[in-house]
Amino acid sequence: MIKTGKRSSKRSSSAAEDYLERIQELIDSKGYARAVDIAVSLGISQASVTNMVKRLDAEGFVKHERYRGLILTEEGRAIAKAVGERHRILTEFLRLLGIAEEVVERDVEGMEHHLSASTLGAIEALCRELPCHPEVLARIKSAPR
Amino acid sequence: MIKTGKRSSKRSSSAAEDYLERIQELIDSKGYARAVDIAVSLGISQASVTNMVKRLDAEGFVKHERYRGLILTEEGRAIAKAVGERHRILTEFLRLLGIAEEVVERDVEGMEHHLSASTLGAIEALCRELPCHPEVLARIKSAPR
DNA sequence: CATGAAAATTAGTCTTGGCTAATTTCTTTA
DNA sequence: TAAAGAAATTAGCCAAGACTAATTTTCATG
Repeated sequence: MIKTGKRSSKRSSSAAEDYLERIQELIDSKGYARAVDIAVSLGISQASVTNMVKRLDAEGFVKHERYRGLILTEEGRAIAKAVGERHRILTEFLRLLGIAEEVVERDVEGMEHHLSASTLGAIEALCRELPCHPEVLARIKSAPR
Repeated sequence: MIKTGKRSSKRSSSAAEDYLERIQELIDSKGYARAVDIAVSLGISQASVTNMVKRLDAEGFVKHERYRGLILTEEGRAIAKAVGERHRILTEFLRLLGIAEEVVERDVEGMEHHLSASTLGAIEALCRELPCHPEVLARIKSAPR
């Protein structure tokens, strides 16, 4: 089950969520998140990163010092966590359905910002239940594409 | 199963796809699609519709005569059909999972432009298979949200 | 510790797809 | 058939998010 955290959250756009998720991933894996890393990781320009980081700071999702570094605020971390969790659930779901790995990535990235907690919860449940019924999974995987 | 029609299709944006789908729906239900109808149906202004229709015409998805009317081209109809089919499949899927009707609408509209044919096909298969296993559906519907 | 390369930032532009206000065209009806 | 009202269009605006080019800051290293 996934909690969406209705605490005091402001609005964050899809793009902002992508940034926050990626920043958290970078921090987890390398200990820091530089603009250049974020840019490479998201496949966009450094300049675009700088712009967005400025906005994320203004909106209270990160703390940023010019030419220095970047950390997530409490709020930013909460969003990154929720987004990461959604990502994980959807990825698991599509893999379970036998979707090719590159396609899984594309589809998850496309839809992850648009699903309600209800739908996510149901899909999560599906991920728990389906493996208990391999014959169902087999029929799905052999369905025409 | 759903065919994605790899014929000669140009690129159509999510917004363009929404317009085409809605235009086709209006034509099916009322026999014509006026700017004012499209605007109301999509919840946007008439002026925005005029702009987009101009683009859809320039890109060959509709034929439009100023102050006159609107019809879909072959190409436009193909897209509208595919989009409508995706919409139908996803709606069926979320309903099957017991998602509340208003939420179904929101979620489907959010994700429908971002799914590959593979994923759609698998979900379609799921829609066929799940009803044969009511106990699975029951467990999913009673999962925490 | 000076310097060149790497990283970050700024300035300015573009595209998408919305909006409102003003104007034009069409249609209906008195 | 002349208006009035409905529908459509134009003009001009805005915000999000991307881009490139130019500039500034930091940092590693000889």
